[in-house]
Amino acid sequence: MGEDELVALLKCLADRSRLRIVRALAAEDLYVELLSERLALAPSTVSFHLRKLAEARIVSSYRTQYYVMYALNRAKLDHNLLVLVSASAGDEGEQERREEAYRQRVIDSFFEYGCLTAIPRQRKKKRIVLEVAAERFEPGRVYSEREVNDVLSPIYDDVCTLRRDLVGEGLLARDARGYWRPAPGPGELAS
Amino acid sequence: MGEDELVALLKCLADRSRLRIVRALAAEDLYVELLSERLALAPSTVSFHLRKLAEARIVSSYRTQYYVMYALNRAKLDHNLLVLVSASAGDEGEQERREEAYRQRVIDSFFEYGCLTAIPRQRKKKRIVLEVAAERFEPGRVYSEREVNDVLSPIYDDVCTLRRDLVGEGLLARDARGYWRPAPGPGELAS
DNA sequence: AATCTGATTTTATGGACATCGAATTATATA
DNA sequence: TATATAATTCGATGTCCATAAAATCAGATT
Repeated sequence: MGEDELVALLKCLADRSRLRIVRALAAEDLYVELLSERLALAPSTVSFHLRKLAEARIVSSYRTQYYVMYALNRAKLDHNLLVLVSASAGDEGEQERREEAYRQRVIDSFFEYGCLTAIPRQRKKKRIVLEVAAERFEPGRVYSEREVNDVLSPIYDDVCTLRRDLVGEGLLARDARGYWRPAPGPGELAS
Repeated sequence: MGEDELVALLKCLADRSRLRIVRALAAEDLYVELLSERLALAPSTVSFHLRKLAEARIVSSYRTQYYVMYALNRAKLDHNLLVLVSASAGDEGEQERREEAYRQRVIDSFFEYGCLTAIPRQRKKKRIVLEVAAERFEPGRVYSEREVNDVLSPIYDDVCTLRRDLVGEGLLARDARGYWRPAPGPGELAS
């Protein structure tokens, strides 16, 4: 369902007078003058609201005798609101695209000619930058501390801080033999 | 559920930006700055909308690190919209009271000192007036045409028209023996 | 055809609200 | 405690919209 279409539907229902009209029509079909009396509104006002409700396909009209009867489109209404309740989903692709765009923007603003200009203070941005730095290491290979420094020094002056942050984020592992780049665990796939 | 409360809820959802916020929060909890980037809105604007959503109890917030995370109140949202879909009912008493008030107003405006001043052109009003006139006849008893005229003449000059209208509305029945007031059929209870 | 009545459209007006930038507040890190 | 940063509030602005009176339209009855 169209996003704007849903907004239009809700805008239509989000009015005291129109909601009262809908509720009245839920019980039985009615014509303008009667609605006008019941709701204590001018007939022109009721007509105005009915027009909007009709444009949103919430009500429809037919003539009988002197009057123009208005009826509720129950199916349409129920269906639309059900969609609203269970909507929420359906954005995964779009969301991933936006996430990637954001990631790229962060990278662009902290890297210059392949070099890191600063380490972001914000956790999320910092994480992204560190992930980029971590890609310099071959997965599986074990590096000595000296080798790690050689990899990092071309992209940032303060190699010590950068190396510590990488370890802190779990992007670089270490033990007695040296450093290596661990495979991303299942828990880290989401972020 | 309060009528105005429901209007407030719908008003809150009936906005493009807020709806996009809700949809984004449906996937995961987010903080203001991120929402601001994703929706291409100023942080103050996002904050403004989140405040409204929080007032309507659609979202709630908690702090983590630097950020204020916002989360969707799924239960509340689902429940409210379900109520909206299945609302419609619950007005019977109120409606009958209004219907009776309307009926009394019609009677007051067309009867003067127990006499009919005119027969309404509008179907609905005409029906009400004729129902009142029909009460002059005892149910079950058969009247001659002369007797019918005697009953009606005190309340309206044009007895012929009045009698014809009563028969036309089914409030007076006739055959070879004369006229009588029929018991209301099941189909006529509604109107 | 003339007229009565209900419905709609037009027009005017007052109020609500989304948006953003600037200033302020609150909180976490150093 | 000082500072950086995210969040909120404030003030201003332009747009949208609900409401109703008056004019017009439509349809049915006589």
